[in-house]
Amino acid sequence: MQYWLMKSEPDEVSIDDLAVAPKQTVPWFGVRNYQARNFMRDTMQIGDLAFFYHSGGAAPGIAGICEVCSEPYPDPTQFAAPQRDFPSAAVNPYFDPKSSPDKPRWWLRDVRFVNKSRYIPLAELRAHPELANMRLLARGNRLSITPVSDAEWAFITQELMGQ
DNA sequence: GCCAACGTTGGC
DNA sequence: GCCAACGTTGGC
Repeated sequence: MQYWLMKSEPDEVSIDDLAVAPKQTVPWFGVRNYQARNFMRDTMQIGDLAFFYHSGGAAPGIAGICEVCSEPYPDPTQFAAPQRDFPSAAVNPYFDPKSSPDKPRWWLRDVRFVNKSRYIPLAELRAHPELANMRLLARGNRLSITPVSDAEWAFITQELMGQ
């Protein structure tokens, strides 16, 4: 059992989108970083909980909690097959010409909505010494999926979310 | 829109 | 295997 923080551009998939998705579940598509892929493919387990983080925009921050709910499987957006969600490679930013269905590069899991929380901006997270070592806050961090320690999880859920 | 930081690519 | 060039991320 491991805790995580997963970044999403809310214009693409927000916590509210997740809450109204079929079965309140979405595939975590679009990860194109090997370290983040390895976390998702190799380290995550069904039942792991994650903070759902909204990146970009004026005030990025944690918007809620989701749960890992599937085994890893190939991210379909890497193939850009015409019968899938995207009509051509030209309009699919996730297409990877070096990937193929028999040797996929990019893997994902499904995540399920758990709850929406009070919005906790990045600036607020930075202000708490208890979170000083959080991977998200590390200088230069760009990973879209980062581990969260048990202590960090407890502090955020109990002290900041009041859960 | 800027730009710092980082990851990836590809020539050698 | 090195590393310069390039592309991307993401906060501001």
